[in-house]
Amino acid sequence: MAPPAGTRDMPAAGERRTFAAGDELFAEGQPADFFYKVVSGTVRTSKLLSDARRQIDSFHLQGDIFGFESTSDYSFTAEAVEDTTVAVFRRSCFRGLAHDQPAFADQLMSAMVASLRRARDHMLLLGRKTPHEKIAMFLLDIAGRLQKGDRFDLPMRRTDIADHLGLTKETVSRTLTQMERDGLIKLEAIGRTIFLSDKASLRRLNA
Amino acid sequence: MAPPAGTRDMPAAGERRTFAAGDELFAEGQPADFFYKVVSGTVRTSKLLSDARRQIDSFHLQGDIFGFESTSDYSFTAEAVEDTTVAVFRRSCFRGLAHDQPAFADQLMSAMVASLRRARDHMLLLGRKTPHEKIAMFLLDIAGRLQKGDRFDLPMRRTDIADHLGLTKETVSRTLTQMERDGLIKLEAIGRTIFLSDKASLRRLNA
DNA sequence: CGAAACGTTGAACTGGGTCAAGCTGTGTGG
DNA sequence: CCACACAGCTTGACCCAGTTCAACGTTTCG
Repeated sequence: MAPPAGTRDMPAAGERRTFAAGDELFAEGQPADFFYKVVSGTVRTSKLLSDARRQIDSFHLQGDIFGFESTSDYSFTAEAVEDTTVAVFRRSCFRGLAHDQPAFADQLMSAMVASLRRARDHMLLLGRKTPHEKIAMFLLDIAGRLQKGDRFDLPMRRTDIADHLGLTKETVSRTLTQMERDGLIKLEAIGRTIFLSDKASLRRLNA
Repeated sequence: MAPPAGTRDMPAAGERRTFAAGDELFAEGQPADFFYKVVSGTVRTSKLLSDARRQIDSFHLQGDIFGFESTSDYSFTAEAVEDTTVAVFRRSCFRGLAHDQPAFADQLMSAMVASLRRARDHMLLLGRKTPHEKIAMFLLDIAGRLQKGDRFDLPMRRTDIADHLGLTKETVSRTLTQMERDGLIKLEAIGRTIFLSDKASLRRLNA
């Protein structure tokens, strides 16, 4: 996913920046000058309503590219969920990129298509799934992307999970507790560490 | 949005196909050989769960491009909501497109970025908005895209609207009736024709 | 004209939200 | 080092918005 090395006209390619947990990478309405690739850590991208209701459309883990915009301003906010390092790319290479950097443009297109597929899956989840199905899908998704096997630390808090899945933090908590009672998972270390003890049953909670 | 006229290597560019209301353009799991642009009519793209719960991620109106995939198979289904004509493009021009057709690739990228932005808006709607807010946003969105002013025909049925907004058809119906009582809209011709009599109040139901 | 599909309305139920309290670990300052 | 404050998480009780189930009206089409 990195741009081809040694190519010309690739301004600021891969310059690194580090953010502490809670820091804002960019906010809705700001000029969309850059897009990003996660080097390490976790980023959440979200939108707010005027009364502070929030929807986190995606968590971006190591290797994920985000921040695509074609208009001048970001239409969403990005914040570091934990201490995070990202690679920054100037968006100026967006217009005309297909001409200047066809190989990189292809990669960007693939990343966008992948984002779109994930977005569609998430719309199905938000619109039509039960809390148990939402949590099961979320845990399996994160586990698959973290690549750490069946025991892993959730980088985000309950409120973030809730705002991602269209639930309240209370429902997230209750559902996790219920799943532990049912032997599907184990909660360790104040609920931040998760062990998937019955992946088959979790998978059965999906389509 | 049309591909540059007279360019070489643009296989099957813009070939037209017509579908009757209810017809399937393609189904989830089929080889993703084409992508599409709506010439006239309306297309819905959706995903199904095993028990027939359905999420319509988007309605595609005149001029909209849809059906982007980078993997081999479609991950969603597309059906004609009403009698519809589309322009068909071979997906083979996807890989390497950036090299062969940079201008068209740029347009495709813009279309994808726009789809992503719409998807994020819709996730906020699905995860965090009330039925009244959902319907208000939906009506304003459709009105804006149809470009027919404040009186227009909804191309889709109540069930489609419900499966798009994460509601039941009964709640859609009740909310529309309520909005008519409140003087926000008028329902004409069996509820298929809508007149937005108080756009300001409808807009107030958003962010 | 009849049947079937779509839309509306009503009544009752319930899942998940809301509100509130308690719990747990962590960090801070005396 | 301990006491305290605070933030995050869990748990409980209550309640209501929106679903479910059912009936009825309306339009369309064969």
